[in-house]
Amino acid sequence: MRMTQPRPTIPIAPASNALVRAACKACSLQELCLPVGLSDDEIDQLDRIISARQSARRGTYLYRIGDPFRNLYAVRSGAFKTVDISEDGSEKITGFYLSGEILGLDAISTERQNFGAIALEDSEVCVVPFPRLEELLREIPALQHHFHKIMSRDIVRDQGLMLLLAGMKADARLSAFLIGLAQRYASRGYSATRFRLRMTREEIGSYLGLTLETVSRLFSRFAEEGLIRVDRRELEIVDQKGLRAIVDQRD
Amino acid sequence: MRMTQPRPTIPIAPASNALVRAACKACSLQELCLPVGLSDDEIDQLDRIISARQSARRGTYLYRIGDPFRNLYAVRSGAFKTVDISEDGSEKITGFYLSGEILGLDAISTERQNFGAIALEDSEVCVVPFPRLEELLREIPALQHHFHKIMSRDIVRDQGLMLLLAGMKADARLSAFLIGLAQRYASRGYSATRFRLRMTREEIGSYLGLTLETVSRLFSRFAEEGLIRVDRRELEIVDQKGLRAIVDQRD
DNA sequence: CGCACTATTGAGTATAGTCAACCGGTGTGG
DNA sequence: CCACACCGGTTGACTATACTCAATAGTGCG
Repeated sequence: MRMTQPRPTIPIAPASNALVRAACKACSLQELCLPVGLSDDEIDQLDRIISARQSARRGTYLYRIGDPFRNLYAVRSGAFKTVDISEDGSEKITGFYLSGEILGLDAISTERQNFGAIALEDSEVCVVPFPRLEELLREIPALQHHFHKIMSRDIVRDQGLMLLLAGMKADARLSAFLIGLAQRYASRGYSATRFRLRMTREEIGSYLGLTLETVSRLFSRFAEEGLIRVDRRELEIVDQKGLRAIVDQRD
Repeated sequence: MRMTQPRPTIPIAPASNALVRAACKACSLQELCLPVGLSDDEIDQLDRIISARQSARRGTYLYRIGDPFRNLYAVRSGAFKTVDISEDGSEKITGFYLSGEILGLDAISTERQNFGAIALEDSEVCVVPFPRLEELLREIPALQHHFHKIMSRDIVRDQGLMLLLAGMKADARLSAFLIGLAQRYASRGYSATRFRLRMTREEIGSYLGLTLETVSRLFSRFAEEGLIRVDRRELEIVDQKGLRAIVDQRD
């Protein structure tokens, strides 16, 4: 059950000491973030409105449910979860956010945060004041269209998860989750087959509508079947086709 | 099990014979649709880009999976479902859309339709060419912000459904679904306690991640418990508090 | 009038949840 | 520095919820 070659944590993004003002131009996340296909001049304009970077230590809130909505947050390094807290205090996880992804889009409609955002590890975000972003979108059509695509992508992603939750069995859910994570790491330039889970079994279960015991049993079963190797949070995908087959088997 | 006073179908929106050019200004759905808080002049501008209305007969596609994305569609009258078709031909429902709601937002990111849209009854939509809408959003800040809110609202709605699917038992899912429908009808000026379901038990089940038998049994149980009255597609909510209690009981 | 579709209900079953015991790190305080 | 407690994870035994398969019936459309 132990991995042959346990690995140290893979850093999500190299730390940068560049000035805040040069944020976007110097950022390795350009392709994932807002400034896709912009001219140097346009990126400068965007840089000018990004007021600050902000860091959040592991386990702390970036924002809480009910906070007034003012900014979007682009994850620069680290990872976050968004959580819904019910009256009795139990929390349900609505999403995981990796570097290059945008937090806070849901709050535009309600003008308050609908969920809390908690750092899964020490993290850093770029703060994007939304009213100023809207101004800029009116001036730069390419940025406007890209922003609409980012919001739309969120809708697609959520609907994909709805299909997963509504139609798939536990093993297919977890399998799809792992494949999705692998893709996200790959698109950030990291290994698509070996990575460190940023979240607990309980958090995965909460996100996928399963109990932590079911998640744990499935990890064990997948490992037995030779689909993955897993040691605590270190995960290696051995047989991606096999995982896909589990997702596709619409039973 | 039979309703005391079965009712004829309630029309979703009064038919209008106004010219296409006067669409938004004359439309009863203004509050739900795009033109919130605009001046007469701005509404005129919006009217000018809405190229046409289009009708879809019950059971026919408004668009299909894979169609190139060009337009958004505002439901003017009637109702739609959006469906994901798997290789084996089975369909999963990702959403229901009533009058005043916008179809096609998910396709902005992929530039193709991710799901098919099928009319649940004879329906009519306003066709909104997206590139022209983006132009207009750059000119009218109030419209721009409202459009962002509409996209954001979709994200919130989807995340709410994710929470429902991930965390709730069958009875809580159906209960939440009925309450949500009631609210949507109410916001359109129709009764919040009596309405006609536009969809089959199977379609409700597909949307909620349940089988049609489970949905049917729950309707029967809710009726026995005095929470609702139901006769085929005619539904009356008798005890809304009771329904809410089922949703809130986080078991 | 009859067929197809939608819905209801019952019986048996499988999947995932619950409760519980246990293990191995990690971190803290005596 | 060691002991202990705590957290995250694994595994087992039992159970409940919702699914599957099946029979039946009511509606509506051609």
